[in-house]
Amino acid sequence: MTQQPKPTRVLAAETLRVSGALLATQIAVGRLIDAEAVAPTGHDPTTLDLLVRLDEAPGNRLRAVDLSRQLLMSPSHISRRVDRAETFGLVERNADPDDRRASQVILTTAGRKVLQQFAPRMESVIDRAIGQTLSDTEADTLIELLNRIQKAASEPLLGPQTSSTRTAN
Amino acid sequence: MTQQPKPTRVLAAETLRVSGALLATQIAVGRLIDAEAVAPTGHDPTTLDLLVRLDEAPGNRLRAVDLSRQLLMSPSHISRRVDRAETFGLVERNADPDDRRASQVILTTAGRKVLQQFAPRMESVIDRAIGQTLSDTEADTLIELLNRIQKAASEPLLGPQTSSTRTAN
DNA sequence: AAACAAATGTTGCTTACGCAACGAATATAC
DNA sequence: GTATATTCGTTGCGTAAGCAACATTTGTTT
Repeated sequence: MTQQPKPTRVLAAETLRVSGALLATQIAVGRLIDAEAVAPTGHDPTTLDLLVRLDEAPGNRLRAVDLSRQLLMSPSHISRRVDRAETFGLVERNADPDDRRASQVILTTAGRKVLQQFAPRMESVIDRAIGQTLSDTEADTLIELLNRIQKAASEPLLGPQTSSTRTAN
Repeated sequence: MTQQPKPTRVLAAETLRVSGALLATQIAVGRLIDAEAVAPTGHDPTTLDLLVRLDEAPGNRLRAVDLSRQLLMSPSHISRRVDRAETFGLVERNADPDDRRASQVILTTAGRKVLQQFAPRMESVIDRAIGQTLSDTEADTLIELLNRIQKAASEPLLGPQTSSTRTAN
């Protein structure tokens, strides 16, 4: 049972080079956003995320299920987050005229006010971390490379099924 | 209260271009890893993360506090994750000879076995999502751009302090 | 039309995680 | 050398988030 001090290394260090950088960058950017743009509003990151989606949506309203899909959160969680946002008066629930099951979530003027407080800070932070760090061409390159990875990672082996890709399961 | 249908857009769409791609890519890659490398082992992503760190560490052992810092998880959470991993026999706790407060977490042979099951799948998945998608030069470019962003995002405004960055709080 | 299937939103339950508080051990000040 | 502060790990507690189950409504078959 007692292992000899020979240190074994099962996973190659090389493997995580890109994905590690991806993760580290994501975490650093997320922290910056939370600290300097989200926190000053006094609301959760999740709530801001929700408001941003409503801001982007036509008519500033979305059904709960659409919020759920866009934010990659379970319907149950959305339900409770909307509860909370409603408590703060940031959103309202409204009956969907086309579907009596659904309820639209609508951005209120109070919600928009929070966004107006958030948006310039967000833009400033993003500008500092990305805009002033990368040239336009570099940003395009980065996005293109990321999109290629995302696409490759999203295809669940449905492609040509490259024969050697799938080891015994 | 009833807003006119004029859709307002507080946050510029342009702002989230890069960070949105970053997030989406991160999520896609994470899902792929979880589904095709982590899940087959029958253990949590967090547990695998822990085992990988021990795999990388000299002597395949780390103090709990080091695990905590490397995994960016609270000490309390680490304590419970180690509890669980110990239940499965994947790690052992050992008194640290140099510091009687600390306890080393050591990878067991059972833990290494799980890693040996995990590693080839991980490498295959990463190869498919990244290795076969990006040339070596592209990977280097990507990492360099990501590192620049990460660095810029990690510096907490210690620079010129641009005077208009901090509005009244 | 009637029966069945699927979608929508909510609630109960479980798990994941962080913060605060604590006891034990170590480092630092006086 | 004692007193104070800090570090390490654990436990109690609260919040975050997902899954399963459900009532209601909509869509689909026959």
